[in-house]
Amino acid sequence: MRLTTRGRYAVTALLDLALQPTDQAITLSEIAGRQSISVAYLEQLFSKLKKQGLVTSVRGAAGGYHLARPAMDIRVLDIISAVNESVEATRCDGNGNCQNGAMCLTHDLWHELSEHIESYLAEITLGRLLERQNVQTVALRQHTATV
Amino acid sequence: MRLTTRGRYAVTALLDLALQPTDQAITLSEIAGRQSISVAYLEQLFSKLKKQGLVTSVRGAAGGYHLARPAMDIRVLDIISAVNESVEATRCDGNGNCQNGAMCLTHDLWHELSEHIESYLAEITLGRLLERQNVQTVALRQHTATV
DNA sequence: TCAATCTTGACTAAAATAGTCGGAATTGAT
DNA sequence: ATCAATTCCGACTATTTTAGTCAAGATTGA
Repeated sequence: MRLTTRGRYAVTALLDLALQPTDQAITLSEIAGRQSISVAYLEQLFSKLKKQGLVTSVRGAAGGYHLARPAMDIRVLDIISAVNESVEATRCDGNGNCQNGAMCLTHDLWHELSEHIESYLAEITLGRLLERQNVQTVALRQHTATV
Repeated sequence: MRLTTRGRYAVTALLDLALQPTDQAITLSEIAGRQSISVAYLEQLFSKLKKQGLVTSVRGAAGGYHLARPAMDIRVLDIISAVNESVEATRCDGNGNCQNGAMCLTHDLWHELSEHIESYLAEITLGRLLERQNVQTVALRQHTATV
């Protein structure tokens, strides 16, 4: 089971996107500036996010990205999965062949843990995060710091 | 956040220990045989488990290990922590300095996720795992395969 | 035409993981 | 007293993953 910088940055970047007015495309360098992530790294992440249909892009000058769906319809779990981070905690990736083809002593424990985490992250959408007081506060700070 | 082979093996090995009669010390090679883990790797893990007071050892011939407390008093969370795996999911390890000394946009999300996972793993003890049907089934298979 | 932007793929450095190995210390049994 | 079984300890290594950079190309508004 992994939950690392990749997944965290992806969620942070998309939440940043969700915070901006939707009438114009948002460039990666804007996001990079506000969230302190390098443009090159964001490019890598957005390539995967686009492939999974979470964002749409506009190429060329005045280009950038949009969320592909309303923020309420984008789950944190989708974002994390999109950048190749699995939440599955078993060694056998859920297949049940963890000990020489059979099930190991703790298979069910890890599998249930995975399901637990998964359902937690599936309930939280970008829309829900937008409603949070602390998100608004941090966003305001980041806005005033970068204009 | 990490949850890998180390933590999984540690829990598996201690659960194996909990399944054995307590009147004699259990050797690492017995556990290794039943759980398909190398003795050398188990040594490394048990060194940490002992340091954290989860097991006691008997040296020399006829030596081995015991659980240091009743199985009901050993939480899965304790075991995972003992082998150096943190369940904390924030980049800042909970300190709140994830973005140039201030809090990043998603700090609270990751922190709450961490707490969620932690409390889940804190509720499950070795004693509880012993009560499970699937644990008994797998243990029986492992027993008959190794005698 | 040009500058800003997305797009793509390869590349690299650092860290973590999953172990192995050799030897030392301890102790019950013979 | 010796020996074999064991825990104990530290160093070592190979592999994988992560985090991130870099260069070059394609697209498009001004």
